[in-house]
Amino acid sequence: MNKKPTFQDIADYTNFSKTTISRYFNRPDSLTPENKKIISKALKELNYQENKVARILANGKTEILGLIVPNLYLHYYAEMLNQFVHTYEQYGYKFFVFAGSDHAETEKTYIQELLSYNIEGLIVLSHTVSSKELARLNIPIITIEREDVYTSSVNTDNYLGGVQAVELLEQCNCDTFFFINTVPDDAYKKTIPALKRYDGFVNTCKEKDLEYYTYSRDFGNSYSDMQKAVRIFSENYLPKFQGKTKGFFFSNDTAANIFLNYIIQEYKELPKDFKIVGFDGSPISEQAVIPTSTVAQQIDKIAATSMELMAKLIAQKKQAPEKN
Amino acid sequence: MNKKPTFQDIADYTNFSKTTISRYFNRPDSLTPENKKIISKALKELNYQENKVARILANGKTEILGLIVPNLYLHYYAEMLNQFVHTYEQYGYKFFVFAGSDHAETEKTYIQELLSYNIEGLIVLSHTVSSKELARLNIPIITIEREDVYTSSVNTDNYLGGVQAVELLEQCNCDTFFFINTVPDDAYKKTIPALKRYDGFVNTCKEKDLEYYTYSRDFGNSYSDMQKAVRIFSENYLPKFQGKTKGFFFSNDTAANIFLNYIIQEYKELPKDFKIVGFDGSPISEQAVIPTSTVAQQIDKIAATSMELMAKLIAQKKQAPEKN
DNA sequence: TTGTATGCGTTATCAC
DNA sequence: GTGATAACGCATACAA
Repeated sequence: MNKKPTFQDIADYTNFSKTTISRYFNRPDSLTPENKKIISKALKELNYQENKVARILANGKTEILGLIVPNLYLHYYAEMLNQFVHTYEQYGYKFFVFAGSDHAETEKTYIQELLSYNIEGLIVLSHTVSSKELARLNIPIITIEREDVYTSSVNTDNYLGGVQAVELLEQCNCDTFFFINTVPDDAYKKTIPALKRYDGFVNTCKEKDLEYYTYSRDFGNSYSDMQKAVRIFSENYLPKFQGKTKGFFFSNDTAANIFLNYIIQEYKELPKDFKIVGFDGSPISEQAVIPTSTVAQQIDKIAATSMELMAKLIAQKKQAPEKN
Repeated sequence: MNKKPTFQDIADYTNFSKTTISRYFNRPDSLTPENKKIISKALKELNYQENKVARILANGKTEILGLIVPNLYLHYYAEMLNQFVHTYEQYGYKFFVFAGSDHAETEKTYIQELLSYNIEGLIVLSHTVSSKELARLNIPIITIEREDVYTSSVNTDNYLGGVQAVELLEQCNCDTFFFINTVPDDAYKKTIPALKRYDGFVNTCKEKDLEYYTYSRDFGNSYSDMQKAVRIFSENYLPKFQGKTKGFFFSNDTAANIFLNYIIQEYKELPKDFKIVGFDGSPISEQAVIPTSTVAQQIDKIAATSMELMAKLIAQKKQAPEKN
């Protein structure tokens, strides 16, 4: 029926003050070696477990980061989460994970919830909330591969990715080049950095005077939606290009993989006149029946860079004066 | 430079006491409608944001659960996490996610970290820490598909899964039946409920007097390891069974999918004398080139059941006296 | 219905 | 090198 021991219990047990116990953890140099041993022993004997909640209230450091992803069914995001979770060993940050709802209002409630826990920073991969609103939160924020006008961000060189995709497909002797983008190409999303792949692809095709087509649609929010979208694309476009060697550059690996599977189901194998390139570099591209090429996005690097940047932002904030 | 407003600020602003402000949130019925409006208005004007850290220290409720998975590259676990994360809407619990290390000691440090945040419960899908040790933690614990002698647990009917797999393969006119288990079949892991699939498979085969083989190995900890393991199995066993219709029951969908891909790469299609069944029901089975059958494990149901159970355990604990 | 006083378990600020 | 005391922001028993 007795509760967890506190610093006060340890203090009583050792005849020190709880201040000294606290110092044992935070400034151990200021204790004599003998006293350290005494306290260390008492901690074990009473089976002390640290209480970070109380520490947070006292010094404000939660060691918690928020992470908002659009979903977890795209391998890209699952892998990204995986990479972030594993930075615990290095940075000690725990993550509150929210999978987006596509509704800005809902994601804002997520953010409020995160703020109520005094998270030290927020990493955003979802697209619904604008960087302007995110910036207003006055906590370190990093956005990844999305609109980032008002936030720090980590992105791959998407333009270069588009260029490299064309070059890769060209080396495969393609006659016709397709860019298949799984998001609608409307005005709002122009600011998503991923759309620079479009520019890289198109400009390179123009320079090289290649025959190219672009196809931007909302491929939906689930695997089955994407399968439907792929079928629609295939049935409408493929018949027109028989006999030509076709190069397909997909804006993410999952879509590329679905397309690959669709083709193999139709032809029982991947015909020689189909060349497929994805972008993410998520593990699914290795898992494909016939591995597709990928313009590697190096998810691990993105996560590592993000955490470096986050650590810096947090360190900065400690020194800077509060604004809000 | 001013800080976030507190109840005290709201109290000063409205000429109430901070107790009343607290009650506005916790027992709103005890306030008059007019006063509620006054406070509500003040909260907006001062842009109040709730502070759960302080609330936790005062009432002990963190609304945080710990979740330990073995990894996130198996679709089964990613999907499981996905399902749990989405229970936020219903239960309001946030999750601290740790991806296992295969080292019991490391996972124990994870658990200590979780405890230091006063998590309300712990959900364990990893295998390294024994249920006996978990039970000693004195917080609500749910284990999923693992050794669970001393903990509450949620498992599928693995035995039935083995039975159904055989029946499914039998309907496909298989001559020979394979059970491929991706974990070693050693003494320790005998207590993992998943191994009852083995019993279900073997017993059913015996009853029906079928020709069957079992193959239990450690398939490793990464996708590429599993690919190697699949190749080794295939090269060693398949040549001996040419001409027979072979039924393969895999203990997880990822392995089944890798096997499927391997076969298709070898034969350019799935030969008619190969029948493959997986177990998980994770989305990867839908994603396969040729969808494999799955003895559905209904990940969504498992997560839902786990959360129901967890909610009950937490409610119970509130009433029961503390032990430790 | 509302207010007062106290506690939650740490850390930070001063003393000594 | 160590200790007393006041925060940190909220919840809750008890009073009024």
